[in-house]
Amino acid sequence: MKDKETGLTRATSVYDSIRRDIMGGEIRPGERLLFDALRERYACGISPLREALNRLYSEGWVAQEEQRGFRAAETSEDELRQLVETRVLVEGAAIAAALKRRDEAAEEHLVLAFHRLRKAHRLVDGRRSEAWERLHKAFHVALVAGAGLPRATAFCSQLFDVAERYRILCAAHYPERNERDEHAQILEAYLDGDADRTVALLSAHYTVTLNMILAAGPENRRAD
Amino acid sequence: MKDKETGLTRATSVYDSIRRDIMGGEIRPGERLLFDALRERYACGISPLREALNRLYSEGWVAQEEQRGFRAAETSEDELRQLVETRVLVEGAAIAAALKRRDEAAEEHLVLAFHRLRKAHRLVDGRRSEAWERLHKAFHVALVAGAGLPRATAFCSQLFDVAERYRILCAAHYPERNERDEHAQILEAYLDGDADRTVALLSAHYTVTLNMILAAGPENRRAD
DNA sequence: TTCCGGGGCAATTTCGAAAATGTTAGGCCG
DNA sequence: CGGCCTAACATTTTCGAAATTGCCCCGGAA
Repeated sequence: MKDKETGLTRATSVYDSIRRDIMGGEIRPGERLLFDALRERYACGISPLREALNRLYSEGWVAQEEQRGFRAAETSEDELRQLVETRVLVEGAAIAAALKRRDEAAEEHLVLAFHRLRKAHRLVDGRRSEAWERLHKAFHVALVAGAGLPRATAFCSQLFDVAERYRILCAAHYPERNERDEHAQILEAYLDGDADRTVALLSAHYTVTLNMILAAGPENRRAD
Repeated sequence: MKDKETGLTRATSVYDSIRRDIMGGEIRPGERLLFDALRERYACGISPLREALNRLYSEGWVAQEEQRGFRAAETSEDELRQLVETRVLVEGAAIAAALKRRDEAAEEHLVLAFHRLRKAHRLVDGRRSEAWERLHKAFHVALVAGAGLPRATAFCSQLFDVAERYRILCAAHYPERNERDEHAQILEAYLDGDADRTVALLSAHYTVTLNMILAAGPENRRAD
């Protein structure tokens, strides 16, 4: 709302808001996005809204039926499974490439990212912590950034966000879990230069999450 | 321009046009995209233009500096090299995954794609053939589609288009080349189920193109 | 001369209304 | 009673103008 100070465009800040609301589950999967309602909700005219929605469309957060408007992207068990597979495939390749390059700077970034994540807490006052989520993402992105391939890194970053949406949609049903150890083990394998073990641990890490989400029941992943 | 018949939105057809013009080199890398000029060129108002540019921005075809408009994405030797590396990495992983799945349908799609490509010609009357380019892309996409991971396939498809832009920007300087054989060998290795050989051949295929583009001189990859 | 500030111009960004399109409901005909 | 046409409504899409912002140049002071 204070575009003056950030130097951002209205369209960009609305883009951020809608994206956050879709990821955060305030806009449900498949929900229709009416312009009148959006105009009220985000306090702006039609133009920035359409620009934001067009960006979100290109990034897969909303679907568009020409002449019939936009909807929040659907979710499905199939997509979630493919998502995990895709992440293991691409991130695995990137990690292997990164370890081959022995990029010291990237390794140090990863260590730092883990250190910061370790100090943060997933929940604060029983609510999800945006700070933790940011650091969690930074750690996972740092794992693949060492390959030195910005496009691949950006792709993994996108995939992370899609997965994060599924996770948040089921957040209420989350049981206890020792993520800290899982991350620590992944880091250790990476620092050992053992690509196979790193990817195996990463894959297990994702699979645990996958099963948690599936166990939370399908009602949280379906459209209205 | 005949959106009536296609059922498409003006924004979408303008998006297609600008995308084609950037890929085809009619809009040069780094070129500033002024709304008045675009409005004239694509015969429409500002709104569909902005929507199209916002989509292109999300997909990396144009850069945006907030409050200062849009430019066609820059090109650089570095980016091109990373692009090739990224493609080998991701497509290599996808091909390995595809061969492990032994998806008959996907294999048949690939065979068909090659068959159609084989019959087409790269140049028609000395000009690039859009038909050939479409089939060429279809072949390369079919190589990775067998993994059954739509997001990864879409990513490879995007990377293909970025590479295609570099190729077209240097099209005039292209020497003779036996692409047909290269594709045939890649297909053969794939049908043999030999992932390593397939990827090696694919990598060589890309590297030949890379060197051609680099040999064509930097002046074709720089902004104005 | 150089640096800072203000004014005018150019371009982007946003708004509200008009045009185009899709949707629904009700009436008419078979 | 069912299916189709039409008319009214809801919604998206597009337009042109207004508002905002950045940019450049000029004038004045140190």
